[in-house]
Amino acid sequence: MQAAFDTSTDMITFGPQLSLRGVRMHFGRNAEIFGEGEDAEYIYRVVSGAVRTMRFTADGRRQILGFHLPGDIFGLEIGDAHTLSAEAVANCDVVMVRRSCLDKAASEDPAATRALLALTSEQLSTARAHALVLGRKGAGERVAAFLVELAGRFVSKQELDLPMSRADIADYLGLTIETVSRAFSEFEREHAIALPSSRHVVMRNPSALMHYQAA
Amino acid sequence: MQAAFDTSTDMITFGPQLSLRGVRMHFGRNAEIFGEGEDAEYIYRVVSGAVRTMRFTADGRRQILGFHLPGDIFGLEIGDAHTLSAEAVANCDVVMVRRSCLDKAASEDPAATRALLALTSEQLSTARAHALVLGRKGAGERVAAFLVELAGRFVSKQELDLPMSRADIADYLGLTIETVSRAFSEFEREHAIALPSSRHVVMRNPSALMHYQAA
DNA sequence: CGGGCGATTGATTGCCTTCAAACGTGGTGG
DNA sequence: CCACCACGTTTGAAGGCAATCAATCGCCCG
Repeated sequence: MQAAFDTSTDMITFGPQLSLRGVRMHFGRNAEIFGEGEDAEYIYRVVSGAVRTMRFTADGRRQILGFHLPGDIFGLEIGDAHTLSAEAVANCDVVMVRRSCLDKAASEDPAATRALLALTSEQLSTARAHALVLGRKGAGERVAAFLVELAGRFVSKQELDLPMSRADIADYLGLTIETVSRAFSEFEREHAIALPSSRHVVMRNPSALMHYQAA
Repeated sequence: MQAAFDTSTDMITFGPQLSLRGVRMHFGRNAEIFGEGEDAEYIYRVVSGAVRTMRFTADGRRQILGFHLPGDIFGLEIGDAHTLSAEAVANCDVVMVRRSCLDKAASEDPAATRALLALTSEQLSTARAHALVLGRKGAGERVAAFLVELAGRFVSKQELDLPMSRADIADYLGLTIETVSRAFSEFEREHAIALPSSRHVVMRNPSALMHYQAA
């Protein structure tokens, strides 16, 4: 999902050969960026903050499909409409590039299409890994897997500042707030992590967590 | 996932403009077609029978990621290695096309790459829909969703001949054999379906099932 | 007819959810 | 500057749903 090294410019980089200039925009905490079914007019890259993408059941239950951190691209669709919704987890800046602009680049440059294919393929692999977690792991294993996954995506892999709430984590892992909280508490009790505050996680014994996730 | 109307030739059709001739091969029930981590030398299309793709946890728990029916393409990878395993659910015939052959076609024809992108994107959407089921639905809802999904992919939408066992369904839905069996029995008791045999499902009241899945 | 495997059904267990209450922290207004 | 409120989080107790354990059934094939 990491698509660019430089997160400071208003560009989205899809590969070695394709960068598109976009418009930078700010979204406040919990603001909707786009909704499922809406016209997929733009694609997005996170500059700062964090974004969640999600789907809902008919009766309103929420499943978060992914968290998107600085550098990540989201909202890429092949069809006309968005197949999921996106909201700002925290205050964040994103760069938006028009679909028409991307489509034009892709039609002119085969390498651009290949880059989109690589990106989509990576997202597919991530989604499948998540399915394994949701389908076949217990609560503790899910939370451990979440921490290990997130630690691997942050620059500092020793300390994490979680941008998302327990509710977000729960809806990502198919659990409840309380169960997630209990898992955090247990990991702290067993000295796998430290929790100076509820959003700040110190990886005290990463191998214990790795063992816990049983992947 | 439906990629060709004609399932009788040894071709894989990726779009209106690209068809590649491959080799037809037979796999017996439960035979391995490829394993996770192996070199992704071929891509596959189901001609007859059914195939399951899956991943495993370190301690051997299995998650089935998808079932592939006649016409479906599976085993498509962008990287060098397979990121999942594939086995024959029942005796089946598949067509295999060399990756090198596909890569060559894609490098010559931009439309071919676009077709691969469309295919991957559709698989991604399917995987995300499945994540919603695994993360946020109860046992009955999962089984109902499975039946509705499968009915939509068969030619006859009124009667299904399930190629897969209860164990396969359970590992697809993140449940146990017993729970899947109980759900079938309950649907039958409520006249939503009939079960002349364990593998043969008659859709007696599809709208009841639709309602059950609460999507 | 007997064996074996998949499926069903029943009884019990256990994990996660639900319900409930208390805690802590950050923000706001007095 | 402090009191107070709101919200997110933690913790506890009880309940429910699916897993586990166990036995029987039915069917296909030898």
